[in-house]
Amino acid sequence: MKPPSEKPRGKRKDQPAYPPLAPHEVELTGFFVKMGAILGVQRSVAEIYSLLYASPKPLDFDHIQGRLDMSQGSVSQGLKFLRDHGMILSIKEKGTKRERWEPTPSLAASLVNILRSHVLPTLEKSKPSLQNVLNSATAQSADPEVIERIARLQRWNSRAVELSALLLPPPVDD
Amino acid sequence: MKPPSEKPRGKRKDQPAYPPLAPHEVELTGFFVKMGAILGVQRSVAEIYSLLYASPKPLDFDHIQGRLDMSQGSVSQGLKFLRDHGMILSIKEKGTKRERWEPTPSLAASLVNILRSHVLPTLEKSKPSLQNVLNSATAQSADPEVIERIARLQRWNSRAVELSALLLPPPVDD
DNA sequence: CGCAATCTTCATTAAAAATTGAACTTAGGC
DNA sequence: GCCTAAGTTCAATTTTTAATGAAGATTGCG
Repeated sequence: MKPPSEKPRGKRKDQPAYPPLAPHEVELTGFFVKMGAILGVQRSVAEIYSLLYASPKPLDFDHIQGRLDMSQGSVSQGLKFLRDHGMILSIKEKGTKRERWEPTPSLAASLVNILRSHVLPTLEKSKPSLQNVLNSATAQSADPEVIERIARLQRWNSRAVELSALLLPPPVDD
Repeated sequence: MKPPSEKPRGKRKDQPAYPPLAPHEVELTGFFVKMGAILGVQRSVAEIYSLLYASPKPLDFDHIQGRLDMSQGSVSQGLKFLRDHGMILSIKEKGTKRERWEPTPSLAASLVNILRSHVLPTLEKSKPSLQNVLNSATAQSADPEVIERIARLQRWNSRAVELSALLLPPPVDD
């Protein structure tokens, strides 16, 4: 008669039992999840980041999966997102196969990276679209007030693009 | 043998047939929908705003519903959101029952309103949470580096709250 | 090389969020 | 004060988004 215990996610063979999050880790995760939500970052990503953030040592794949009781797929995708946005660093000691991860020193820089990748492309891709709208409106001599509104929108968009591009540091290419 | 035409949303009785959006209106809507997505605003709300934005005259409830082929519920909720965030104004002529809506002059102010209502509360509510986490970590003498990280997070959070509260104008109470 | 261990991909499933519409409330004209 | 047009609410449904996990790719050690 097995106890109806929580089933752990599919693990690799012979994995140690990772302890569940301590209360203060749960609370910190709540913080990162909410912040992530504002930026459009998914829960699982925020959870991984939080775990690494509260960890004195870099953690490896299995450790993350174990402690968060999360699927391999989510861990893999989550680490990819965090890597791609320069939010975590790989610490690979020589002679070991497996990578271990820690948060990048500057959280601020990380946030900026996320913002850039979310906002800038949208702003940029909107430019031609707004131009089209303005052209159409002008061509069919729409109401002057409406035309002026759209023109304002366009000017505002252009300035936003320039400003963000200037303000936000360029992506690190490696 | 009725043609299998697009069924319009449930309307009130005797409603005029509202024309579908013109191509340039569709494109503008795309813009507002994408921008809205960044700010966590739902599609239907962005659609309504876009329609009003491109309209030379204020529009009433049924007109909005008709042109967007949207349910009454969505129109009502959408207008409520836009009202609550100071993004639209009611133009009610005397002797008429029905309200008509137009966008507020300053889109910038509207955006700031949305940002405040999304971001500030989250930042503020996080304060005690972060304090708890810091206390726990200190109490159980966690790794000094981790403690320092959390402290940094807390300081950063505090500054963010102050800054946004200062920068973003207070809500208009009426 | 070969072969595990490690990680990634992506079709499927599950969870979350937005939309609908019908019942209900409110407001104003008569 | 009633009656109807106007608008709101919210449980049910649809749509969208995220998480899962099994099959496939990669890596590096022996």
